[in-house]
Amino acid sequence: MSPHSSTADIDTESVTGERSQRRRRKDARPSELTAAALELFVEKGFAGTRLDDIAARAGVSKGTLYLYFDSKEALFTAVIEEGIVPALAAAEQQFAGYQGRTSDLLRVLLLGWWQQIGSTRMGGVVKLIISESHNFPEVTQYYHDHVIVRGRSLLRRALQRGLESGEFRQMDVDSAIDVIIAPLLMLVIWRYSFCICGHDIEPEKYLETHFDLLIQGLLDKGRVQ
Amino acid sequence: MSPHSSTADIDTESVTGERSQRRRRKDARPSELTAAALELFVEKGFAGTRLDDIAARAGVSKGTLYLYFDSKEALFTAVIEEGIVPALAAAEQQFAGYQGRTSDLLRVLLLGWWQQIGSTRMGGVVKLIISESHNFPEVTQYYHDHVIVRGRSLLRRALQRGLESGEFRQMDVDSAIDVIIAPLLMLVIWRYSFCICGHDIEPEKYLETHFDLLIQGLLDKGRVQ
Amino acid sequence: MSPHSSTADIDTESVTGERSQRRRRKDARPSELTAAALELFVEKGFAGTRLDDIAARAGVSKGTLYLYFDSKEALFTAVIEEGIVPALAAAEQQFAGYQGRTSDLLRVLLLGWWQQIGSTRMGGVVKLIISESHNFPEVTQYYHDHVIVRGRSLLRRALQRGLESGEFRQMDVDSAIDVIIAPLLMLVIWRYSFCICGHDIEPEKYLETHFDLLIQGLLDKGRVQ
Amino acid sequence: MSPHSSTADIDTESVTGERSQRRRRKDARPSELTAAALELFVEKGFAGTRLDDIAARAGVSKGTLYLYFDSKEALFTAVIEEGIVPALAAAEQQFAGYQGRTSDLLRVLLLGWWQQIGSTRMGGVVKLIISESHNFPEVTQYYHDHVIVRGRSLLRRALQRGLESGEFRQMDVDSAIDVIIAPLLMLVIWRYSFCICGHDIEPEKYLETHFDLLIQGLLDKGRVQ
DNA sequence: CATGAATGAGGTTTCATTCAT
DNA sequence: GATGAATGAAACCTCATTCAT
Repeated sequence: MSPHSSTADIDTESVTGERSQRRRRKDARPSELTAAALELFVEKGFAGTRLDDIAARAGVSKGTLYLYFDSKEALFTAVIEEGIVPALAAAEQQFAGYQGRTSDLLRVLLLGWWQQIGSTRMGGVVKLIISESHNFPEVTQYYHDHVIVRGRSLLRRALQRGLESGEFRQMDVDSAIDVIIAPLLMLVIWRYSFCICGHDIEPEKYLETHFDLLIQGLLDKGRVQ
Repeated sequence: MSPHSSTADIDTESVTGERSQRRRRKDARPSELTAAALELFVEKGFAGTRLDDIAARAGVSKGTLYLYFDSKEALFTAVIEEGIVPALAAAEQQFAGYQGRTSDLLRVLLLGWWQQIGSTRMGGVVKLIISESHNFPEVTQYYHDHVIVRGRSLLRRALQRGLESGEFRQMDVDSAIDVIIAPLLMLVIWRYSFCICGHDIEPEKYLETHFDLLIQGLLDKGRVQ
Repeated sequence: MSPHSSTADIDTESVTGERSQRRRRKDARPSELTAAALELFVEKGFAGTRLDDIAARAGVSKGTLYLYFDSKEALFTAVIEEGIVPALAAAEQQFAGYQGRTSDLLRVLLLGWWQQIGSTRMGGVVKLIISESHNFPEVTQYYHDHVIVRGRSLLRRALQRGLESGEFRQMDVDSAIDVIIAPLLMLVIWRYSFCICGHDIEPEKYLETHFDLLIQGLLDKGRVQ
Repeated sequence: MSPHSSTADIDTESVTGERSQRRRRKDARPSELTAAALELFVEKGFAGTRLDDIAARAGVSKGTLYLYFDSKEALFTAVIEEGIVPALAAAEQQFAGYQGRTSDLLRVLLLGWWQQIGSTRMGGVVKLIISESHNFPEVTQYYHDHVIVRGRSLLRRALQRGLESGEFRQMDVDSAIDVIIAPLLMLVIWRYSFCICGHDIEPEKYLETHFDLLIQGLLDKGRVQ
């Protein structure tokens, strides 16, 4: 049995910690495999990626993949899970115990998301989920429940903080959340899809404009700032 | 030509309406096939879609596909092109000769895009291009040059109109364009990808919020409105 | 590199003889496959031969063919090339350093061709080339340039040797070459095509008659033998 | 039922003669079809030839072929039969009632074969039979029995005529027949197979050399000519 | 642990054959 | 008679999966 044979058993290995010598190598190897797999899945899609290519990019033989993953699907699942776990932790910690104006918090959240998620390997997971949602409904559901819901919940708390403090004017919070997130997700999609057309976006300037427009749109102009 | 050959020509071709039934079918076939193909490509991706399924959904046999398209790839290309041509026309005509405030124009453009493109079959093309960009670089380039560039150009003219009239405050126009477009594209992606999670978006409310935030963010507050 | 990684390298690669069984199989496979393919191509023609049949005759699965040959066409090419290379060597060596009467040399060449080429697996290549010449013009050209031209050149030297020594009477050498070769090629064709009709030829008697008629036809009767 | 649905019913239509008006067109058409089919079968082989191509070359639609032939195989059979019938008649009549030296008769037969069979459309049939013999054993058998056997019988009578008159020396008649025929058959094969290599043969010179060598080889030198 | 040769189910593609017009 | 759109069986080819080494 490979360590990634099931979708459910996340967070289990991080606790074990012992069985160092023998186990370390076995644990270390899969991340090289999932890393190679992620790149290719993002590039060519799940069905369009051959295990030969993944093995080649990871520098192992095709058979080796089956030492760690029961099937191509299990590898896909592992790729997503590996990209989700740190994303969860990273996103949550930025909000906790923030002091200062909500507009600044929003800025921290947006820019932080880019630096810690969007621009990293995990950005590819976003595109992957979008592309393969219908082929892997459980995985999509999992991603939705554990990443999207929690991310939206985080943003909702931020917006409500601004509303309660009187910084922000009234709005439809649920819609606003999606509208605020959209440019973030599109940024990674943009970079993974249209990069080949020569039309590339400068993330910092793009995010700054997004933030600027957003804050001006959210602020309650009737108040004295 | 034999002078007696006339008998052969009488009742075979002259009655033009005769083969109309068949003809109508043959003319309609390609778009029936691309329609079925688009749905499945969007749902399962290019590599994940079987020609059997496309044929079955279109109600024809597998071999019939090859009467109209040389290969699966040619079918893909046709699907995209068929979705692009009307998109081009639709996008351009909304801007021409608009009178009134630029903020209203912007609203017309955003909502109009949804009604005429995003919510229609062509919305699927957006997701398809995003998913398959690396597998079909030429198609992606084509889409970029003919749809994205022209759509951005349209939006640029709108923003500059607002800047010149003094309605809008200063901004980085290029970034703003992408930021404005992002929620539109994400709306279709959202509907094609996460609809299966029970989390669906109400397009009108979403777009209204987008527009509202955007206008507040763009307006020059220093001016008397 | 970890200083403890040495254990991993001990008993995996160093014992060179270990994978000999497998290796021997892999090395032998291509010629096993081409041998099976040749038989069937000769029998049924290129288009009429199914890869399943070739695989079955070679005792492997269909997929295995593609481990060694990129396509059916590549397999065909390999079949021909494999039959040509030894033919080249065999043909050339029969002439080199022959002492004695030219008529005897001619006899050696004709009978030798049959024993070393015509009656062997390479005889099938002749029929194959003839049948598929228009479908594989490059292969045909290759065969022409490397086998036919050299074979004719060999025969030309033999005839000229006879002319110079005064053994043979005057003739149109170029035509004579083709006339001499024809019964050889027809012999293999005969055996591959009309063997099924019950009408089979005895090669030795046939060749002896060919040689006999030929020598009598070539000799200069005016001379004292 | 098409007139060519069975292999056995040859020579039946030539006797009918009536039913002129209606029937004439129906009878005339197939020869255009078989002519087109012969060319392509010779060029690409039976399995390698598509009915579309035959129809296109004959200038009719694909469905029309099925008005005259039950299947692709029936068309193949008809092609051969059409090429055989006149070949039989032509070959036989050259021998009947010939006066003069047997060597001259032989020359007439060889050159006549080329002019009336080898160089005509029927030459292609030879190559076709050779290529497809295993795929169509009955057709091959038919060709063997009706053409080869009769042709060999003709040649046998010629050789025996020469032996009885004392013109020719002793030989193994059966082998000689095949050796004499071989250059003829190879001539057509040569022209159908290696014509694409730029190496073409001049039939007249080739046949002249064949005849010359042959006669010298056959003649009884001990006799006074 | 790791390999990579071998497999065979399943995909794309072709094409002989049919049949409504 | 003639057509050519439609079919589906069967071909070529791919690739996830297995297993002897």
